[in-house]
Amino acid sequence: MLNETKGASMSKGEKTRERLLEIAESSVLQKGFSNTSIDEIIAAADITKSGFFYHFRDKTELAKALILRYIANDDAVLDSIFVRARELSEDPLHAFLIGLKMFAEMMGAMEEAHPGCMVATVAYHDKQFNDEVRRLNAEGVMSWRARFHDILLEIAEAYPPKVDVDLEDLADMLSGIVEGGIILSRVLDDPKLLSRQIVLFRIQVKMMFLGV
Amino acid sequence: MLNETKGASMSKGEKTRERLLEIAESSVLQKGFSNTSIDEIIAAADITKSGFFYHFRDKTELAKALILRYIANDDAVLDSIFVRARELSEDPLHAFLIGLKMFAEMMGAMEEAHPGCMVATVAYHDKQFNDEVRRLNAEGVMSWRARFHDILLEIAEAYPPKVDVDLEDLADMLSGIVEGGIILSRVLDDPKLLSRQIVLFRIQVKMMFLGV
DNA sequence: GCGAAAACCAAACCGCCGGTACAGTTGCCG
DNA sequence: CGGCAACTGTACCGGCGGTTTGGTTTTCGC
Repeated sequence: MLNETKGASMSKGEKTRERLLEIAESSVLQKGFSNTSIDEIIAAADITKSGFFYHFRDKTELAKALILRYIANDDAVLDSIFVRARELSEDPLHAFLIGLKMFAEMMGAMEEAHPGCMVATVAYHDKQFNDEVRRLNAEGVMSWRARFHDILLEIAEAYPPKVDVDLEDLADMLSGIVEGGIILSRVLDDPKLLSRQIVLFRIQVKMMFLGV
Repeated sequence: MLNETKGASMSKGEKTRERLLEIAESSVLQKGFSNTSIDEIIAAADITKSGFFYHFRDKTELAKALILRYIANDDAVLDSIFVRARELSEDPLHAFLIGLKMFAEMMGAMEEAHPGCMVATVAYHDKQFNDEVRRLNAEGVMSWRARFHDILLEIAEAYPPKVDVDLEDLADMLSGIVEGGIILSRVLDDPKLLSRQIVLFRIQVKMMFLGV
């Protein structure tokens, strides 16, 4: 549905560009950036090389666009979960627990293992990207931290934590568990693993703020 | 010290091979496998291309050797921590908590961000490796799971968990937190982040088996 | 100190890949 | 109908990266 509204508002060029990014993303997440050739992308998109370079000055610009797109999408997904969850309950803790459950369910609903996270891909290709790409990537992680930290701060006001814990670290823990869960999920080819890890984090949050 | 004993027992060829692997590993962890060229490796090792191919039939064999080496090293490190910790206390839970603290300290002692995990690298290059490499990678993760699961089973006998939790998932959680922590640590260029995440896991274990 | 095996060198090959140049074509939109 | 966005077609290039072949040195057990 989001695509339809987008599709309606997008010019032809924008649609093509979007298609290129879509194809590139899935390939990059599977094989890495340097192992995804332009030839391969244009073949899948049924476009010529000239067409590709009409949209992107060079491959670096493609990388930049991929990250920006990924982070924006990711943000929209997290909003749809946690902002929505916040509306479902007056209580910040219960809202977060609802959000985590929804999150876990969404991750568990996937048939195959999670396609991967662009942030992790960049992290493990670090040195081949320029400063700007790295900066964008860091900003993405920081926005996760900020999002979850805000939530946790609100919770902590209503529910003083039972243990001494830095709420920024706890915010990072969720990001980390997702990143790590994606990796394990892929390596072991277990699509549900990520979901179960999120549930474990949920238990931890419950214990920390409510006690056992 | 380990290197010295190794150095003494290794033939010249084995030493060269080891040097190649060492150089390749650090490069692969930074830039990914496909972005690490043989040219680059042999330049750093001060050897010719032919010399390289004397040791490895092709680049795939290098990948295989890298993973085997990484997992073996990793296993040795984990042994040195958790097997040692088990010897320091009669009690399985306390031993594990000691081990986690040692683990966190070791990860926190590093000046720069963690160099990266080979398993994650392979996971994000998936499709370019053959089945054998993928299998070896999965075996590595399974061995982590088995190690921590065994520990947790022993703990659970002495300390019935306060919450309903699958101990295999909890074992995976530690692996996941480390993988995720490495990524965040790198992206944010915060060498201590991983250590703090391990401490958070330690808190969770304490809460689960001891209560708050 | 000798001979064979291990360890390594030199040079060339070739396909792919990112990127360029540029002239020409289509088709949407006002 | 004109103009601009959105491409196509073709030809080319330099370099890198993995691989091969065939020769040379070094090591080491006897």
